Amino acid sequence: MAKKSDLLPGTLDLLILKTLSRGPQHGYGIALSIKRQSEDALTVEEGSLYPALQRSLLQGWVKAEWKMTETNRRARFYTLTEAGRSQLGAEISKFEQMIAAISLVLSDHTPKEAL
Amino acid sequence: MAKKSDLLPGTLDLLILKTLSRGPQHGYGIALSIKRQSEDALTVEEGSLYPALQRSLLQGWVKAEWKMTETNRRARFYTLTEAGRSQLGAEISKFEQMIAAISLVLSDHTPKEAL
DNA sequence: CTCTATCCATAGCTGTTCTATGGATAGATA
DNA sequence: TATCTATCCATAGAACAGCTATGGATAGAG
Repeated sequence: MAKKSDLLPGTLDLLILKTLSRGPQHGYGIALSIKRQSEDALTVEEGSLYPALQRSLLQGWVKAEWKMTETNRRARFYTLTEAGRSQLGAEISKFEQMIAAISLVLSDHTPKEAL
Repeated sequence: MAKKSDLLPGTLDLLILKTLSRGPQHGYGIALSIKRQSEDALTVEEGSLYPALQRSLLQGWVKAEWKMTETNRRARFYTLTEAGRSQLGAEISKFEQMIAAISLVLSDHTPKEAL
């Protein structure tokens, strides 16, 4: 993992899959979408994005095809597959569980077992 | 990073520092505390914990001293330093910002710039 | 006396993300 | 025309976190 990541490590796939769930996108567009949706809080570097897309291709979570952009440029469009959609669901629920668990630790409650 | 981590990567130091903010603890106790506080959702492996503690020592976030446990065993007690306390604050706020940003992406809102 | 829980710690691996590059083209501007 | 900027692709190499696996030691229970 990187030391001072611009995002929370382990959440990149989640962000990409979620973005693609809104419709097919090319790599550059995915990066822009995440930046826009997060109101500039999250920046995905291309050096992180493309390897992640390759991994997603291998996993079968997305498929890719070359097309033309609205701006008349060749670009590789990624589309979420069914497997990708189910993976997205799994990652969302895991993420939410993690957040809930961490929040328990950060809060100052007394755990059940101590009562 | 591990593929299927038991915790969210990048949050281990946060969890350790927070635990120590409740009072000095030895390594084994820290692991138990996190498990208990998270109601068994988070398990910190010893192979993750001790290296993390070494890093924290180097960073000056914690100090360590050998003492005796209530159960009459030698144990290395870690105490949060002032630097550690301020680091904890920084990590908490960064973590909260990250969660907020990711939540924006996961939600189906329309970002400001698109309006 | 043996077993389990408590306690420490390191070595080595793997995977993720970053930085740093490298390349190419469309359209705007000078 | 020339050059610059934004758009678009992608890989190599490094750094680092966290895991598995391992090894050791002791207190107390059975």
